[in-house]
Amino acid sequence: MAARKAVDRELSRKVIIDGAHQLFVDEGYQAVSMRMIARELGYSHGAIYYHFKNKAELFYAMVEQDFVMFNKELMSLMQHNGVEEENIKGLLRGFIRFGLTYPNHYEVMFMMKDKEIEQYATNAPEQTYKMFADAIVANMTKQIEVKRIWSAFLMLHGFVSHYVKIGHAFQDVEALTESYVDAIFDMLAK
Amino acid sequence: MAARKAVDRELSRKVIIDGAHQLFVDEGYQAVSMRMIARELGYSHGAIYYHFKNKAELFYAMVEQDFVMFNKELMSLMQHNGVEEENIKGLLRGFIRFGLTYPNHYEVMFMMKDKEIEQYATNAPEQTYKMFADAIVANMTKQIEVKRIWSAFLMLHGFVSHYVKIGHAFQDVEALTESYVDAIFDMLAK
DNA sequence: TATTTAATTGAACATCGGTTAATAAAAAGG
DNA sequence: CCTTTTTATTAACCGATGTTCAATTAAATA
Repeated sequence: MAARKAVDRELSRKVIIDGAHQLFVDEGYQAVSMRMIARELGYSHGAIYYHFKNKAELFYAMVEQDFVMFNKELMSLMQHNGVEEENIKGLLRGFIRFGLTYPNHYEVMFMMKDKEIEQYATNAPEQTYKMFADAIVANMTKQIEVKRIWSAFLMLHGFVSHYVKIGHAFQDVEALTESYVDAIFDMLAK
Repeated sequence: MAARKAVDRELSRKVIIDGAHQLFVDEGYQAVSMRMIARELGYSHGAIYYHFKNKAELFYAMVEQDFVMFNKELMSLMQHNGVEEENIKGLLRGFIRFGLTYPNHYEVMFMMKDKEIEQYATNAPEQTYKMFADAIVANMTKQIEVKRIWSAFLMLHGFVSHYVKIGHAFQDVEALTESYVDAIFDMLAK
């Protein structure tokens, strides 16, 4: 009644997540079905349930992986080897570049909202913000109010989320990014 | 085979839109069914189809109404009766207050994204931005780069969209709003 | 090679979706 | 009071959905 696939690449959580990513971001959580994901992968939908308990768990595992990736990126931007101003600006620019280079990741992490998924919402975003804040503090010689760092975060988020929504790539807005980053830096350094 | 409701208040496009609003924002476009909306209203789902061609048209009519409301609000913030600084700050504050007072409207207008709905995406957001930009220019004595106004818009959007997403009301963030508005003003006036 | 284990399939289940159309009640007009 | 028009109900159509599970086979193990 059934047949197993001649396996050139075995299905795994990672393979499923990668295949599902684009779909989830293009169509939204509700609009993507397990059958669609399976079709995308060239497997039957039943196979996914061998690797994930259900759709929500798959989605959440994907989000978690995105946060790991983003946090790594932030880490790599933390080196303070140059002038204070350039370090901070590099960090701000890096945030924007990441968001627009991986718009689907960013959307899933910071923009998507779905009742069915809310239960899975953890402290992942806050943890990422903490890293961001620490990186700012580490690169800043003079003391800075927490409020300002948080404002910088909100400003970056406004920039990235808007251009993610309308589907612009980083190079489309590179020029504007520069002046935007300058403005945020001025606010921080004021 | 059927029975008609003892009518104390007849169904209308407006009544349907109002009833559907909360649902759409709480659950998202896909997760809300015509049957749910009808149940919410105390009518049968078929009745909605008398007033709207289909689900997408209902949704779009709702969004349109939200933009009209928002634009009116912006208009009312355009009076320049005081000091330049207070006028501008009042405008910025007004944007945030509106967004957080009507988070579901804001979400539908500026945050929601759904493939099935994209076709309906008109120039409504741009029109709203134009009004915002005009209001800034009208209240500013000295000339100002377009880039800066746009940046202010993105900053406001970052603030509002974040707090809309996590469900905070305006009074929850009133204190932070003040310093955020100050920062944006400084950027504009610099 | 024989056997066990891990992975995949596809049917089945129960539910729900948008939309249409036939039907009936209420309201309006005469 | 009768007729017409407007508005609401309900069943029906047809397809899709998440999830479970017995059957099945490829790969790993012994």
